[in-house]
Amino acid sequence: MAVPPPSPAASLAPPSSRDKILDVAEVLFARRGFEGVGMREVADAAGLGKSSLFHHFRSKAQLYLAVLERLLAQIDERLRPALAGTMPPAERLDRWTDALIDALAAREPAARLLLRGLFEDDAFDAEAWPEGQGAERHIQSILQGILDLLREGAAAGVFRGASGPHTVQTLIGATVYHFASGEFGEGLLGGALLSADAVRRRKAEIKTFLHQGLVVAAATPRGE
Amino acid sequence: MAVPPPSPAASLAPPSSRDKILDVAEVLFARRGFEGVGMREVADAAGLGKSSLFHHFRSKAQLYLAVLERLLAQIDERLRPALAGTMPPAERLDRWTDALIDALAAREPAARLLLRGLFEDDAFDAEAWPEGQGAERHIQSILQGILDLLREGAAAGVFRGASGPHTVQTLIGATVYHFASGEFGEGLLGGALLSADAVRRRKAEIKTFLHQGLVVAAATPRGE
DNA sequence: TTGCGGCCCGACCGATCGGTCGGGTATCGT
DNA sequence: ACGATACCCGACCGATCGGTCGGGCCGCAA
Repeated sequence: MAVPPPSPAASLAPPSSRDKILDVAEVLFARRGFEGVGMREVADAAGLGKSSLFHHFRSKAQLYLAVLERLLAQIDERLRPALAGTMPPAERLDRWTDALIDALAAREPAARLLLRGLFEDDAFDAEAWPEGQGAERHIQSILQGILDLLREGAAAGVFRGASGPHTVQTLIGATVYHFASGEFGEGLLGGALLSADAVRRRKAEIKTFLHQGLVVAAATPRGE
Repeated sequence: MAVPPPSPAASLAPPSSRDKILDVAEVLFARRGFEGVGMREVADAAGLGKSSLFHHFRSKAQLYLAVLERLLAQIDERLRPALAGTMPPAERLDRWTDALIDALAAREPAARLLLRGLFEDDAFDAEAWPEGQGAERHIQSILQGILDLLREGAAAGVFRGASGPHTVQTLIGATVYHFASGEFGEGLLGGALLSADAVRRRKAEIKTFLHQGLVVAAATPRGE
């Protein structure tokens, strides 16, 4: 918050200390959760003294929320264009799913951080943490987008009448959970989760499921 | 471990201290994770002194693993009968899904605990924790059961040729994640996750998705 | 040259962490 | 009556926790 210049040459300069802290904290929080990571550890990983962290972030909780908000902002940014356009809803849903998976696979800690953030909401989402409202806003924006798309598809008759929220839950489970499943998922799949190959496979599996389970096939108007 | 008598009158007597500890620890670990819960807190909730916990469990990690193993054993026990029998694979899959959801909904901390356990495996599954192999065994048993069923159904031509592991991941995401999603899921669904009504709805949603997305419909042999 | 603010640090604080220790009590078999 | 054992406790230990404090270094404005 309150970055003096909006970082005009963002991709050229070496990352600022603040960004470096966010980067290492993201990895650590994803790996061991909010309670499992100490500020000392973050500082060491960032190559700073512990006191310096408190110059950039007022508290550990605020650092955590900043990490979460940055990630959610990036995901929201990636997802929004997939929803726009005049393509039929089924095609936009495909693009949205691809974009979500790409966003989750782009940085390794992403999925795990999101899922952990879900669990720790009890401790943060109270009004006692106004800093967390930025993250909350991005979540609402993402949900609003996909819910609107599902509703539009259902109204047009190209999606089955499945409950929107339930479909979203299934979608999250099939994507976020999958890429957060770590060693368990790798053991089950028999290989890395984030390799280009594995990501492509996952996209295909999910979209097949979606086409059969949600989209009303044009050739078979059979409806239960 | 090493319970003197195997608790012959299990359902009559008030819960032993050991079980009481497991009960409260399950709730606390589910709510705030391994690192977020202190032994002091567990002891207070169980109505014991902190030292007494170490009489029943050698360390905090062992208590955590005992909680996890007890839960996994119960789930495995519930799931196994659903796989047995001579019914067609599609019907057994339905029963398995129902049993899994019932098991997750039976106790509120179950789903969250499982998902958290997944994340914390890095810290435990090393051979440095032989106490955790009991939990690992149950996981393997559960996975083996559902994977065999999926393979059998695919071989018989009644399931589409979706990857077994990927289908399992989708199944876990659609069930475990859903019931672990806490306040987020309740906000999205607009009500409690664990009410009898919500559980029934979730079962129906998932099975519909499964029937359309996985099972080859008898009336529409259309296979794209 | 003199300030001043951004950035960083080592030293320190009270609190809490997991875990140990010695001892107390109640119940058992002998 | 006598250990032995199970169970429980308060007091305590060293380590680490999040966070504060005072000050040092550097680049810029006056």
